[in-house]
Amino acid sequence: MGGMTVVGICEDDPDVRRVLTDALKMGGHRVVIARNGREAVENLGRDSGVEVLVLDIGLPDADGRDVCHALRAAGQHAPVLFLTAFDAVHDRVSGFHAGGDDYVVKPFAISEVLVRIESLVRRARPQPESTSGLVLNPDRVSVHVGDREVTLTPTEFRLLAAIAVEPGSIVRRRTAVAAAWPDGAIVNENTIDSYIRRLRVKLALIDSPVELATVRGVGFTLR
Amino acid sequence: MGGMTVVGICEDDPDVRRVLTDALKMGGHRVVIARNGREAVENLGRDSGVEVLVLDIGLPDADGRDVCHALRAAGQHAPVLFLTAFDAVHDRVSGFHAGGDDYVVKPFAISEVLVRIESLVRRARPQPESTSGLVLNPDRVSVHVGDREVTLTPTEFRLLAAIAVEPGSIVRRRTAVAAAWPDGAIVNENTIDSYIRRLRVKLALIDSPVELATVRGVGFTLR
DNA sequence: GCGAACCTGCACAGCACCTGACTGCATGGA
DNA sequence: TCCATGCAGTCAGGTGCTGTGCAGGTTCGC
Repeated sequence: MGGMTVVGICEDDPDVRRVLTDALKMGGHRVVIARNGREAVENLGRDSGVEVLVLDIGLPDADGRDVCHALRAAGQHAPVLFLTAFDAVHDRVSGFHAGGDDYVVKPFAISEVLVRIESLVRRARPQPESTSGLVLNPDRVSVHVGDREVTLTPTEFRLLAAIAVEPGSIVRRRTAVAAAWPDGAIVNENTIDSYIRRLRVKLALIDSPVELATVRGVGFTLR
Repeated sequence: MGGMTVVGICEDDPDVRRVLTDALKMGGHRVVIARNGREAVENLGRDSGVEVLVLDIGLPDADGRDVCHALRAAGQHAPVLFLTAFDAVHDRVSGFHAGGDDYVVKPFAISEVLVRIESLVRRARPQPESTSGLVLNPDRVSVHVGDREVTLTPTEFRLLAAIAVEPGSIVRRRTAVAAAWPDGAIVNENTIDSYIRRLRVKLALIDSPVELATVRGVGFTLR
């Protein structure tokens, strides 16, 4: 709602930084600055309190989309506004593919950027399910804990997501199947067991602190 | 545990209806459909048998929240899961968290909706016995006292739940058997004794202050 | 002290689940 | 076009827990 928002900016051009910072402060927000990709990873990460990110695509040391990837991998799920140079509009698609939520083409009207930032904050989705260190990342179809990460297959991801919706409580077998195989597919009773096993192997690979446990006769749970 | 739940859906988009219905049926539930606000009031009311409601916020003829109000006014107290369009999320301030309800943003993952629905149902169901320090947790098929907890098997849980309905009062042997073995199964008279024993062992494991006592010739009780 | 009700420990069969490997299919690159 | 790769789903075989029943001991009421 109206209150102050913490905006993380990653932009190498001092002038653009200045304009953005001033405008945002005028609008009653706080700003955290990063001059390049390295600083972005350092200052704008998961626990930085940043609620929305503004990333320049054309950074000296990195592509803004890579920065986005890195931040996402580190558990930062704040919505992203990409700034792209006019002659790079075709990159727009890959920007979205990186998990970004909006883009603005340079040169931009500052008012437009402000409006979009606030719009992004408003529609920031409720935190993706993060479970005692286990973070599911839909953008990358992966799960990571700390700095270790494994990519999952789509089916693996749906299954784990279904079980992780409410850590600690048990998801019944039927429910898990219905959730992971949505289109009314009839799968062998045993199939889910295979996938559970695969998930366990992958979770072990990243030293997951949470265990994918079986509750015999009922279903599965995360603990 | 967990049997079938009757889910009422109010959604105008046929595709979304289809996806939800399929997934819910796969999950072992029954579904009652309403295509708009008018049908919702007609089909999903107090005596419809519906145990949980899924309401689209953006209906052609009405706001889903108004539908909710109308249903509530008509004595329908089932918990509600709202579906809201992505660009209308900021509307959620308008207080539908009120009744312990939930919401999901479109486009949604079916798995999330499924699990959330079942979670709502569980929470809404007769909140059992926190009396006497012993707490039964249907979510986890477990019982705990203080910070100590043991998980039970489904049969153990049903039996204990039957006896724990009202601590102090005596539950007849027959009654307990009927509750723990619902589908009229014929079990050896002695089988229940075995389960009582196991429950006693497990309760001792967590230093339960309440005792699972025998009332000779009548049944069992908690004290 | 006697019988019925109940407790206890154990044994066992079935089944839920685990495991590792395999097949078929789609995709993408050489 | 063909091959490599990876994903989805299946299968057969093994393992251990759960549910169940039995046999014998113990307690309670009379």
